[in-house]
Amino acid sequence: MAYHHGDLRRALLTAAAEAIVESGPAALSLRDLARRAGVSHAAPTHHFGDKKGLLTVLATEGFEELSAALNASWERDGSLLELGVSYVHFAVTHRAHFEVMFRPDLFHDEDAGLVAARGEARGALKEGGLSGWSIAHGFATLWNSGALSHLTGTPEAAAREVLCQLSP
Amino acid sequence: MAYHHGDLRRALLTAAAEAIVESGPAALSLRDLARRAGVSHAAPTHHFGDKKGLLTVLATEGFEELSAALNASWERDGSLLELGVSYVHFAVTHRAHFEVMFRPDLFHDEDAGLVAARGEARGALKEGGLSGWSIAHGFATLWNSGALSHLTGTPEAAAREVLCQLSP
DNA sequence: TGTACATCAGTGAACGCGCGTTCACTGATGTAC
DNA sequence: TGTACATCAGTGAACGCGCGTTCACTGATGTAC
Repeated sequence: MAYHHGDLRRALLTAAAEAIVESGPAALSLRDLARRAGVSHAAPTHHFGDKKGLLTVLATEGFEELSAALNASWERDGSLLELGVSYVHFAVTHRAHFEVMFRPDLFHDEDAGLVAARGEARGALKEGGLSGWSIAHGFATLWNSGALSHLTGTPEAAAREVLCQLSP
Repeated sequence: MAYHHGDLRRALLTAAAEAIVESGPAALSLRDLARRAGVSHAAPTHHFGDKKGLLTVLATEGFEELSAALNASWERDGSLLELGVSYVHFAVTHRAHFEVMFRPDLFHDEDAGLVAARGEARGALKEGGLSGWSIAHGFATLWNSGALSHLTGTPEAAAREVLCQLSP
């Protein structure tokens, strides 16, 4: 590997997502990410300043991807049910992002980019109303925490059965 | 203060709940709890073995109290709507317990007392079905994370409006 | 084409910190007689 | 009522560890001429 990594910033974000899925955001350390990226332990500071800086970027990218997924779903199907399924799909396929996004104590809450991305995601969510958000968010959270491990089948299919209980 | 604390075990659990509300379970340390209880830093080990041991007790007590609250609600009102409101009420008044209960990586997942208490809570929840659990859990989680800080009024009142959107 | 130089990315040693855990100890409490 | 003793709860010093952060540095890259 060359002296210059090439895309260390991206590599650190990927490593962070992996580490969070493995052991949760609590156990995350910059030194561990540096190890995973095969780089000296002082390198991450160069790109993110500190741990909260890194998690701010992770959360921001999460909100951006969520917005994109929800908007695409809405334009494709125009269905509140499918909007909820898309929300759950995002949550289970982006566990690390999803977990960090709703723990504002973990990142720089006032960061301009983050605030903008979060605002846009809220906009994309608005169609579903607070009830729709709650039921999709609750199902996704329960699924990710392992509380629904007795269910068989895909989370999306299970979510569809749950979400359709909401009054139209 | 005497050499013997009197009820250090209880005091440590209370301190843990406070510390978690302040800074989340990630930042929790046994040394900090000892400080809060006014006791030497080696004392907590005596009662809980390690950090996971303490959080196991916290989660177990959480499940027990949740069961009691849900059963009482169900017997009192026999209403699924009020069952959900009781769930939300528990979550917002026991933030630390609620947060730990759904993060099995934080405690001894196989502990017999915990497994029993969790099983009983599941039983008390069964009336509401997975949809009811999801919507109440989602609302409570969003509220506790600060995502709904724009709402006015009590969480219970807001929850009631959200929960009643579920088909009966 | 080649050389000089500025800029940037990553290094590695050093530091101080709070943590969990261990261990021999000591003070308090309760019980037997 | 008093004494002896076992048990239990908490102490405080010590240890090793991984962490974040700092800092002078060096290797790589790109640009000007």
